[in-house]
Amino acid sequence: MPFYIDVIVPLALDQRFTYSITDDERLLLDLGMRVAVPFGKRKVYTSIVAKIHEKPPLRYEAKPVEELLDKTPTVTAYQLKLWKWMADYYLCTEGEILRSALPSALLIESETVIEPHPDFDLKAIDEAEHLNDSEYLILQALQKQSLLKISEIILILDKKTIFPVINAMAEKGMILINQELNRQYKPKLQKYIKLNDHFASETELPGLLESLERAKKQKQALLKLFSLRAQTQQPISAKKLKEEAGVSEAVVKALVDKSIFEEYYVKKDRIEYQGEASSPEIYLNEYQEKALEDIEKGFEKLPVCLLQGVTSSGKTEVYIKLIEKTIQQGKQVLYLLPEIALTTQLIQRLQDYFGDEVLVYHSKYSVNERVEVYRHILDDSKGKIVIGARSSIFLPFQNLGLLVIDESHESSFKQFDPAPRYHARDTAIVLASFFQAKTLLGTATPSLESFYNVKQDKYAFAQLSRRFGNVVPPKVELVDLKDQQRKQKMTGHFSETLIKAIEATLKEGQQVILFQNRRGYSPILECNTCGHAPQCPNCDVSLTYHKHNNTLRCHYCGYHIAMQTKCMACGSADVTTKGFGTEQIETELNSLFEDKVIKRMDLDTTRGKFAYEKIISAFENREIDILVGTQMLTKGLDFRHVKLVGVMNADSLLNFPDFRAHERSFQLLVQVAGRAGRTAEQGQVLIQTYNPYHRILQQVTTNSYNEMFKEQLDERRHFKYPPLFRMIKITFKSRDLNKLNEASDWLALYYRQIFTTNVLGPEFPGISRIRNEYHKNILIKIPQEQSLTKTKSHVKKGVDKFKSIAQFRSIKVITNVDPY
DNA sequence: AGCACGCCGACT
DNA sequence: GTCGGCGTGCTC
Repeated sequence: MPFYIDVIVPLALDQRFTYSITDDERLLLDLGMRVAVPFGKRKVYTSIVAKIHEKPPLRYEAKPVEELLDKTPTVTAYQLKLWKWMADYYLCTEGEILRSALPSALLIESETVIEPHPDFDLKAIDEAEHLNDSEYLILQALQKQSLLKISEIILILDKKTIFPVINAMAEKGMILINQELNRQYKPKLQKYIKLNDHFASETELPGLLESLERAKKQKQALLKLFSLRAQTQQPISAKKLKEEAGVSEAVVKALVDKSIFEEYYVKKDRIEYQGEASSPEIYLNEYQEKALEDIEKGFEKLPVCLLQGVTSSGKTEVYIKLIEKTIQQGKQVLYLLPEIALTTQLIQRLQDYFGDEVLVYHSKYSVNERVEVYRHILDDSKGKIVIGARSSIFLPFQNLGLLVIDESHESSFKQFDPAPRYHARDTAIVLASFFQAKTLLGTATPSLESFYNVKQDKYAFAQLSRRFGNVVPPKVELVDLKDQQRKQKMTGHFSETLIKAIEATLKEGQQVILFQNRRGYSPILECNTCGHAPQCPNCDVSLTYHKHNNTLRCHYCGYHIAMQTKCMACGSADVTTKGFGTEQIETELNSLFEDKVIKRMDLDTTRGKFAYEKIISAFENREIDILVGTQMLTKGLDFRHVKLVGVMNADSLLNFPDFRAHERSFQLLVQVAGRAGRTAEQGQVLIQTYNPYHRILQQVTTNSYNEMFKEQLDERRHFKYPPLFRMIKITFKSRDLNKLNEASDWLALYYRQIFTTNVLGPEFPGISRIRNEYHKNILIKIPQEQSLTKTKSHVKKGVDKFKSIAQFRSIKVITNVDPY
């Protein structure tokens, strides 16, 4: 009886594929293992065994599997179950999930390459006659470079369809077309030396030294290790030890063989844990104790608990206590954070307490480091605690006990592009349910949907309303820009009030943070004569002025041109920049406070791997007086000496065209405000605005979360938005505007016939064209009493029907469930 | 997604 | 005529 396997291939294909396996392979294979399978004419993909059976496919002959890649499963049954759930819930394919779930080093795939045919004489191409231009160019390139990728050939020939050319060349015996497997990443390891654990206590040292009396060099090496350890407190690399002790590899090797030394390997660029866990005792204050108690009581009844804790109220200590209890039970813990809040500070803190129980998983880590963490979790071999960003929900947990989702209101937990468009918080809660694990959502400013769940008794609730050490909350004040303008008290974008406050703070030797939300409010160039502003030729946006390299740039497609001194439309030299971003604030500050150190923190200044850390530590060390920045400033940083926080313009936040703009503004402003005054002195927050009577701003100054929640919820109810209605967004993209309109109208009509109501659009989004593609959206709102499953199957059916219509085939359709 | 196949317009 | 672009269909 032959055997078959159904596999998940890492592509956006909404089905599994069946391959045949031999009897021998049947014995070796198990669910969740990786196999290399041939797919299509020549490609080979890594795929995951999702089913093993004996039912031969009816309509086709199954291809045999090419190679087994695992001895034990790489993907657990829990993961397969989660993937299935995600594919159904987020209307995407299992293949798309596979692609983002496994570290790429575990997903080798083939790439088509060409190389010269061994029997073909490359040197003779200049004499060879019947060569056409394309052939000549390719062979010429092959003289220099023995392998060419498809993408390289496209560049060389400067055309899109190259397969006819290379296929013909292969037939003529000039080249070979091969599949190159992207080789598995080889980790770059550094060898470290430490004393074997047997000799941890100092009492055994004299004996140890004596035993080496006859091995002078070895004794020398041992003594050096001690002195280095005493000096640096840091791990000692084998290289360093050899150099400093003046001994050879053989000496170190001998000591390792005698089990006196122990070698261990560490990846070079890992943010590495240094030294032993110092396990400083953590004592909770009475409020933290109370919160911990409430959380645990909550967990008795419900699997999810929301912890609302104001900035610097000591949430982390509470997490640590819970984590500790969980790992004592031998269970695994996932500590989820937005990428931006995953700082060295926080990692350090957890590592100080838990030592090497802590593993870190996020995108800044190299491919092989991620594989390593993945394997550790899979084998439950090292490290019970994972601290990671969004994608760490995909790790192969064996026995998860607790999930902590910090900054759980952050919208970056939702992945927007590419598919799977999942929300890590919501998916994490589902994942937890597989293990009967508990989920703790922590935040200072809960998202409306989470708080709504509390109100509906779906989540338990706990609170920390006191700042640690009873630090008084900062004084938040609004500065009326209209008023200041009328009284001519503005200097650039600074009100007199703000300037005075900055001066006073600096005089006291304290630091200042200025917040400028650059999004949608960047400087653009505008002609004072005709009003023309240079537009991106590919996107429906104005170009943004970047001072540091004197260019005009598009934030959507990367298009850029040199800064123009004359208007491109009318030629007038009278052009000015409108709007302002962090850069302009920095410039203004430099002239306002000439003798102060002013630094900027945004996407541009934190590009490099450690650039971010550098700015942070410089600021901590008080080498910077004023720090200007974007959102980035609001997350997980604990600055001691910041007394004043200024928000340059709150209106750009409030006016953002999104139904959550108000909620987000509240969250952001409260978070920014929390940066001020973390020590005994009361901090000050100044928010500049043209609308000082705006409800949200009023609620920020009084820190009235509950009031904000109530009002916003009423609005959501009124306008049919989450959390009272669910949403599914369908986006159409095409270069052809007419086709796009026609296509989106068709599907909208289809949905209107089914749902009768709550189908919005199709509408152009705020930016209707990106990279020369027009966009249009349909929004489907789902009332609570309407079945989610049924709705989704209708939505899916609609998209499938749509795709089967020939004339719409060129239009890209994207479904986004919970698009917020 | 990646690749082949087939149709059709625009060049030598 | 043929080259190359583009739409269409299929992948076990």
